[in-house]
Amino acid sequence: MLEIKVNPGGSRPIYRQIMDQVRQGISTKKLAVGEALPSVRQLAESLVVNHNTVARAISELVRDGVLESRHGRGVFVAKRKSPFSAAERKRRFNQAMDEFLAEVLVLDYSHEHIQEQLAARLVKLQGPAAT
Amino acid sequence: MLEIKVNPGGSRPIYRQIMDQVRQGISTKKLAVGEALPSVRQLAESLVVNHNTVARAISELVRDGVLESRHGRGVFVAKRKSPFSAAERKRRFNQAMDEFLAEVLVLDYSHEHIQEQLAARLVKLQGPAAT
Amino acid sequence: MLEIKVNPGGSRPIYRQIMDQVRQGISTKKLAVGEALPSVRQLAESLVVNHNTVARAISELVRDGVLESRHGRGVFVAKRKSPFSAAERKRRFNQAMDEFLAEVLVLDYSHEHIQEQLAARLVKLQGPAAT
Amino acid sequence: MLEIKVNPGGSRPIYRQIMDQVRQGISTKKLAVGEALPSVRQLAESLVVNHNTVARAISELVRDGVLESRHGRGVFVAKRKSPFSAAERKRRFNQAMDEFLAEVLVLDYSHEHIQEQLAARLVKLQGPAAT
DNA sequence: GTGGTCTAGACCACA
DNA sequence: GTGGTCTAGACCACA
Repeated sequence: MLEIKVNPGGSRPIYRQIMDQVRQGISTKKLAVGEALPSVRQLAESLVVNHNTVARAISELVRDGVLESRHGRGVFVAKRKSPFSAAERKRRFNQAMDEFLAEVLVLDYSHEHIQEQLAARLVKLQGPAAT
Repeated sequence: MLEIKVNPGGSRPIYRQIMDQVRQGISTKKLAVGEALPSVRQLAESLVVNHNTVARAISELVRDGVLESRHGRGVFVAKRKSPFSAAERKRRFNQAMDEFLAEVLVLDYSHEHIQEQLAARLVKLQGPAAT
Repeated sequence: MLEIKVNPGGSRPIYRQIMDQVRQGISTKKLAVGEALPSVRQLAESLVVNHNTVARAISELVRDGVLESRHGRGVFVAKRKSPFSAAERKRRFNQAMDEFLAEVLVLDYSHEHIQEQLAARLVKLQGPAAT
Repeated sequence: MLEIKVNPGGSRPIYRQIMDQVRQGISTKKLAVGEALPSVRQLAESLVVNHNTVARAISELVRDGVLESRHGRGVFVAKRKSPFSAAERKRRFNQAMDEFLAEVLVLDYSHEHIQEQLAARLVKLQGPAAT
C-alpha cells in the first residue's frame, strides 16, 4: 500500500507531487507491477484534494506508460518501460539537470557536497532491502 | 561585465534565469562587490526581454539583499554574504533534489549514469578556469 | 489562422477533437512551425467550450512535443519530432490500426474500398498545393 | 462454434470487443443464421469477464437486430442483413478513419508505410482461408 | 463502484 | 493579457 502525502502550499503543483510519489513508489518497489492503485476518489479523499486533481495526475502517468487504466475496474502499475526515444530521454535528462543545477549552484554548496547528497539519495532509493 | 543569457523556450521562468545568473556571477567573482549592474532598460534590450521581467528579477534580488538599489544612481552588488539562512538553503536544496530525481528516475538510467553525468557537468563548470 | 470546429455531442471527447485538429493543422501545414496559436481563452470562446477543456488539449500537445508553451507569452508550434521510441511508435500504430479495423470491418465494406478510402484521405492531406 | 477473445488491457471497451467479434463471426459465416449463442453465463465464464458486460453486448446486438432473443430458449443469429443504414455505415466509417489518422499522422510514418501496413493487415485477415 | 469528461468560477505566476 | 492549477459539482461510460 502506497502512502502519499501532499503539500498544498508548495510551489510544485499538487498533481505533480502525486505523480512524483507514484513514480518513486514504483522505483522503490513499494508498488509492484500489476498492482492496483487506490481508486481516484479514495485517493482524493485521503489526500484532501479534489478528485479532478488526482485524475489528472493519474491520466498523465497513463500517458507516460507508467500506469494502465482499465475502465470500470481501476488503475494498475504497468509493465511497460519508458516510451521515449533515446534522444527524448536525453533531452529530458539534460533539462532536468539544467534546472537542478540552476537551483542548486546558487546555494553555494561545494561540488563535493552536491555529489555526496545525490549519492546518498540514490542509495536510500535502492532501499532498506540491502542488508 | 557579466554576460547573461536567457533561454525563452525553457520551462524555467525568465526572471528566475536572470536572478540565478546574477547570483552565480557574484559567487564566481565575475561580478565584484560594489560593481554596478547595467540599467534595467539596457539589460532588457540586450536580452530581448520585456523590461518588466528584468525589473522583477532585480527587485527580488534587492529584496533578498543580493543587490542594493541607490536611488537615481543604479543597482549595485551588495556586500552581504549568502542571502539564505542555513535552514532555507537546505530546504531549497532538498526540494531541487526531489524534483530532479522525480524527473530522472523514470527515464531508466542507471544510478551510476546519473552520478557520472552530474560529475561531468560540475567539472565542466569549473572547466575553462583550469590552465 | 487555424479553423477548429468541435462537436460536443460526439463520442470523441472535446479535448481530443481539439488535439486532432491542431495536429492535422500542423500535418497539412496550415500551422507553421513557430507560429502562435490563439490564446486558450480566445479559443475557448470561439469554440464555445470551457477554457479548461482547451487548456487540457493544449497541455497534452505540449507533453507530446507538438506545441511549446511560453508562460505569459502564448503557445507555439514546436519544431520537435515525435519524442517516442520506435517501439512505442509501433505500439501506438498497431493499436490505432486494431481499433480502426475493429470498427470498420464490422461495416462490411470490401477490403478494396477501405484501402481506396485511406488513399483518398492521404492524398487530400498532402493538399491542394499539388497542381 | 465461435471463438471469442477479449483483451482487457486495451483501450477498447470489452463489451464492444464482444459485439465486434460476434458481428464478424456472422459476416465470415463462422456463425450461421439461426445458430444459438452460448448462454451469457457460459460466455462470461469462458471470457473471464463480468456477466453484466456480456449481457450488455448481447442486448445491444439484439437491439441492433443482429441477434434475436427467444425468451427462455436463448439467443440466436437473426436473418437480417447489415443492421446499419447506408448513411450510418458511412458516418461510422468516416469517424473511424478520422480517429485513426489523428493518432497515426503524428507518428512520423510515411503515407506509403501507412498504406502498406493496412494492406498487410487486410491480407492477413483473409489469410488462412487461402488453400 | 471505478474511471473520464466537462463546466463554472476562482486565483496564481509570468511577461 | 496569457498560461496554469485547483475546487465543486454534475453527468456519462464501463464492469
